[in-house]
Amino acid sequence: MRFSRLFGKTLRQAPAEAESISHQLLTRAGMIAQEAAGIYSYLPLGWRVLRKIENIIREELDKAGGQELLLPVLQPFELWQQSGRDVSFGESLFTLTDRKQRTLALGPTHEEVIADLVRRYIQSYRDLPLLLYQIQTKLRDEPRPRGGLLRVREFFMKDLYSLDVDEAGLDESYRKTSQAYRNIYARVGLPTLMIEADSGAIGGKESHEFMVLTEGGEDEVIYCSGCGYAANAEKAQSAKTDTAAVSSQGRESRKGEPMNMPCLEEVATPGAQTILEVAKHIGVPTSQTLKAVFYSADGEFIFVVIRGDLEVNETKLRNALKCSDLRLATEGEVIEAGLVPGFASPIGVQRIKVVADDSITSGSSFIVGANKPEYHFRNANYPRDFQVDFIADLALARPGDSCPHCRCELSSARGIEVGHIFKLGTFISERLGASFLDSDGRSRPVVMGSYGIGLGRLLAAIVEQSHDDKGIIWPLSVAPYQVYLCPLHMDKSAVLLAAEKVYQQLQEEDIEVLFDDRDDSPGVKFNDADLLGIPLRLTLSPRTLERQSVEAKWRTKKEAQLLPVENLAAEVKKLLDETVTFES
RNA sequence: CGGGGCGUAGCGCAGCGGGUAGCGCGCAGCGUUCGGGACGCUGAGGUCGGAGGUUCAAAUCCUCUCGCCCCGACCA
Repeated sequence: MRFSRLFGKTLRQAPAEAESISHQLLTRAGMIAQEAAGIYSYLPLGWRVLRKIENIIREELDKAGGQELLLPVLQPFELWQQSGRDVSFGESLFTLTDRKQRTLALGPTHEEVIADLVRRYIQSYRDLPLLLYQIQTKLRDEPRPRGGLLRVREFFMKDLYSLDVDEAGLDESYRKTSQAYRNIYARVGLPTLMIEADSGAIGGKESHEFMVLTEGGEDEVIYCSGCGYAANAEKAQSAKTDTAAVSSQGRESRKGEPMNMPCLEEVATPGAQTILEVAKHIGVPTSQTLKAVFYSADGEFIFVVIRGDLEVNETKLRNALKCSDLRLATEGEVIEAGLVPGFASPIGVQRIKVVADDSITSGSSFIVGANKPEYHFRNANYPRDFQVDFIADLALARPGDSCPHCRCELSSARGIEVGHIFKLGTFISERLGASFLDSDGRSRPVVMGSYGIGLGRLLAAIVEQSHDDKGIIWPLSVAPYQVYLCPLHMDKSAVLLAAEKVYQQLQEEDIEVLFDDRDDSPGVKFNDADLLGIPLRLTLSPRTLERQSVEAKWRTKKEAQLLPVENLAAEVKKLLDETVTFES
């Protein structure tokens, strides 16, 4: 490709609205152009990168036994009603009405369509297992697009669906696919971490995300450098150290052993409303108190009890309650429920759903509100003094907490989710009636798995994590072109002739080359070469030609080397081949 | 949806105690330059996001509206 003919311009300054590094660099390099919030055009250079990523994904999935197909973007709304996900996707689902007044959804994902195909084409266990995938545009009306390509409304996505006869089959598909994912990330040069993820209210048992750790990421990853435990903060667990062990009062009084347990005792705590104030006023650590937090879950008032040193993880709470709408209750709602804000207590509450974090069992003789202004109780013990509807892990794991597996200290980092896989189970297949006959002639629902990679986000993640102050640094495997051919002194005809000849030769060797045939100063050309991030730059000038050579410089390196013009293409090919081997 | 910010030339910005728009980069032409964003001369390019209002007069003041960005909510 000749630079002078290339559609798209490099910009010296990024548009003001581009905040993230990838958005800035991709825009400055003329690879993408924003059309509206969360809607982008891919210009020729960006599209080349996207297609390279696409092909790598395709190769690895095919290798894993996947079969590619293409599914409709326009989907019957009834499919979404049948699965029930018209509700769970809610406003994020784009819908439209056709001329016959039929409602259609613009596919945000394709499990329903797959299940619909399965129920029509799969009758027997002999037809399974299957790995089906598609790579195509998906649409979601995101509440807030952000970060350039990182969170958009229209996006190119690979979705793979595994179809199995049972859980064991699903496990095997899951294993195969996650291995394919590792291969994909390795080939696009992206270090990723496979972490435990929240599978949501609808998802099945197990779910993992592939994260690229980088400052600009929108997710928080909690990880343990001791044992390798890593999870999304939404899902992460931490060890809740048993405070009874360190509490002088409760040393002997473990749960379920009411003997030795001191009686409930009222204590005046004037003005002390927050946990910190209460703990300070009474002179105990915050872990010796119980905190009351109130929520409204799909309209129902919920009383959450958690140890005072911990915070509620709302994702866990939402999953535990199996609700879709969850928000903190207002002070008015708390009072209406007959509670005293700041001094609320689970002791003696009636007709209110009370749920507790399991931390209330790792400790005893807590300080807790008296549900009476300016008073708290001391020596509150579960279950002696109060009951709860259920106990679950509802606590937010925080950096500095202990790892649930090895007790080392947990750390946290920001990450970009570049892949999400999960075991769907039979949720959708049951609802849509996607079943098969097993070898005993019994009808059973197909066990599904779902595995996604957002290609645009992956592309942006590569830039986020591989760039310098000059521009993008593409790994050779996904670079829009492998070689940047950069002649200087275009007015000297010898240079021009030699450059044209090299350009021809490189193309004949099937080397992807961007030929900077513009009559610009060296500074402009070098800076554009760096901005575009083409891996290998070949510079031709009167100086190099004097020595019958061409200067070769890697984008990743500072030094350059001279290559003889004679047989240059073969030499370059050798360099590139060595690098591919090295990278993979 | 809540909070904050911003819409003036392709990009970055100034002008906003009202008087009919300017700078840098980029772009076009000519010439001189040429190993890390060269220089000179000439030139093209703007419904000042949109609508309404106030005024003799609005980019500038007021009201409404649309769009974009950031934080939060949300994101099976």
